[in-house]
Amino acid sequence: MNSREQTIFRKYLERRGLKLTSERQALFDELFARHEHMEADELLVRLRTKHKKISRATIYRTLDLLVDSGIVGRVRIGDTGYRYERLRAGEHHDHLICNECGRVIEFFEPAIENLQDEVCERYGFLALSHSHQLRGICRQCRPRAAREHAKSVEGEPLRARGGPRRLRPVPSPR
Amino acid sequence: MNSREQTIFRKYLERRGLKLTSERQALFDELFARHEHMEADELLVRLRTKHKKISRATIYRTLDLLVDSGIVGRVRIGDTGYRYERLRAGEHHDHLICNECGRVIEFFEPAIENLQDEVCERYGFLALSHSHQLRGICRQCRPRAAREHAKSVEGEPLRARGGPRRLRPVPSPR
DNA sequence: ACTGCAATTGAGACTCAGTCGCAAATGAAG
DNA sequence: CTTCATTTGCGACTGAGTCTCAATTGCAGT
Repeated sequence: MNSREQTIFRKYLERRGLKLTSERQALFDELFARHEHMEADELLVRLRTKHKKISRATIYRTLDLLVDSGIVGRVRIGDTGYRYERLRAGEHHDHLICNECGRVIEFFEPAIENLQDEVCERYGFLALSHSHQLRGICRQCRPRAAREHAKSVEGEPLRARGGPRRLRPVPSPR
Repeated sequence: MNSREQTIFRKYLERRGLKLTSERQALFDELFARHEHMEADELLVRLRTKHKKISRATIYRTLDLLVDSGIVGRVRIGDTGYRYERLRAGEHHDHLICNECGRVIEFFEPAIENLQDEVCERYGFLALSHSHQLRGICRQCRPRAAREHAKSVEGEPLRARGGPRRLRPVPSPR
């Protein structure tokens, strides 16, 4: 493989006098083989099952390099840990995350990006990065979610929850 | 204190047959006493120094209730742990976060909110909550950041970093 | 190809935020 | 004032991520 990103990564390492080891290459390949959002441990397992021995520490260290080189993004999708995703050079996107099925949908809305710049100007703020995520229910899950909601307490609106912290369900009022 | 939020919280507890204990009240008061973004441990310390004995577990449990009742927001500001902030009923805001000084600036841009709705419609997505954060350098820190940047390697653009993971600084090319 | 050595790795101990289980304590309905 | 479900504190636990250090390995120079 000799993608644009591969070159960027090689040059990035070179520039800082770092080595392109077989572990780094393997992790790079795994991450760029498919377009998914993966967790560190997931990558560890994938590589291990591919007979490639690699330690957890190395996964994290290499992930830092990939993120720092700009070709991989580190995102918080759930409420625990990070997910890593390949970034296509020059492209940018934000995320729609389904609370039901976990699906992650990427979106890009130039008008929002412009408004962000405007907000920054308003506050004299120099933006270096941003994260913008909408959580809710995706098209596929909406019918099911609506059915289940119907069974629950009337008057209790479908509400956002900070995370998957589990609280006792609301008892029916007697 | 008998604020709007106090009432919401009391009713919320009532509705689920939960008790308004002195610990819960104390945590509520602490959180609503000032408009700041606080970490769980910070709240623990504050309450402890105020002669109020309370355990870490209770802090977390109560925070869950406050968040679930909708009067407190749980936000990821740094890259580790959550921060909690009072939410004024009916108001909403997003965050500008300074990488240099840690300052958190709240902003609200209706046009962005509208565009979000538009994006959701496009994907048939039902949004329940969102988080939108811009990271960068605030007005106060910009002069200093610029000075320091001048001392570093030329041609190395001021770049966003996923988090505060520390990587060796780029050595000057010889 | 061989050497030298700084960069890198793996293993496992460690940290830190947050969670859990349980016996003792307590708020509130009667 | 009683009763008892809810709540609390304690301390053990979990899981993601980090650190240390001895052993290994790329790679620049020969």
